[in-house]
Amino acid sequence: MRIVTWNVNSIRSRESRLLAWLTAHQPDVLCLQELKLEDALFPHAAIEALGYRAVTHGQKSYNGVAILSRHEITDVTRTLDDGVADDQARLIAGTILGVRVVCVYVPNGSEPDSDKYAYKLAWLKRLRAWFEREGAADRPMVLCGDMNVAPDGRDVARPAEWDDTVLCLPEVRKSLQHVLDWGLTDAFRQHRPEAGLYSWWDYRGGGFERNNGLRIDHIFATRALTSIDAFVDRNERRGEKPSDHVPLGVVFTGI
DNA sequence: ATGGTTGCTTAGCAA
Repeated sequence: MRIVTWNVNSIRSRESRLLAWLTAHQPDVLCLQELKLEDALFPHAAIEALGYRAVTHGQKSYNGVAILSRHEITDVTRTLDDGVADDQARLIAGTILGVRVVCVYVPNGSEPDSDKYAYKLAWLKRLRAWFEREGAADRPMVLCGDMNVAPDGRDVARPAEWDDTVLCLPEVRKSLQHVLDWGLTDAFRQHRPEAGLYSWWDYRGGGFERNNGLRIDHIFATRALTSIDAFVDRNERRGEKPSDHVPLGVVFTGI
C-alpha cells in the first residue's frame, strides 16, 4: 500500500498537475493539504474519473485538507474534538483497509514572537492529546501531512538561514517529537537516512534553483505497520506552476 | 538586502 502526502498550495491552481500526477503514479492513498477552497467547490468528479474517492475538510481561502483513496474510506473525522474554539480546517482522518490515516496541515507559525507561533505549538500539543484519546500505538495508524517542522539538520540545506525560524527552532522540534513519542516513527527517514532530501522550497529568492530546501512534509506510522520503501518526487517542483511542496510517499506491506 | 514569489482576493495577508 502506497501512501503519499502533498501540500498542493491551492487545489484550483494545481488541479491539472494533481490529475496528471495521480494518473502517472496511482498511489493507494493521497493526503492533500492547503486546498484553499470550500468543500462545495472540491473537484470530486475529475478525481472520481481516475478511480479515486475523496473526503475533504475545506475552508474558504486558507488551509483545507483531503484524503484521496482507491479504497473505501470509513469513520471520517474532521476535528481535534477537544472543545477548543477553532475554525481552521487542518485535520481529516479516515480508516482505509483497516489503517487509520490522519492527514494534517500543521500551522506554519509565521515568526517566533507571533501569536501564530504560539498557536502552532499549542496545536501540536492538542494533536498529541488527540492521539492519546483517538488511537492506540499497537494499532495501524499513519500520520501524514505538512508538519511545518524540519526534524533535524539533515532536513535543512542551509541551516544558518533556517535554524532561527519557526520551521527549525529547538522548541518546535521538541513539540513535533512529543507527538512522535506517543508511538509513531518517521517512516520516510527509516528508509532514507541520507541528508539532502527535501519536500519544500520557498518560491521566494529562487529557493528551488538554489536547492535551498527543507523536509517539512512527513509520513509517520505506528509500530503495527511495516514499510519497505520511501520516496520524494523532486521532479514535481519543476515545470509550469508547481506547488512549492512535492509529493512524499511511503510503501507499506501487509495491508 | 526587513528582500524575494505565489495564491486568494482585489490591498493586504498568508506562506
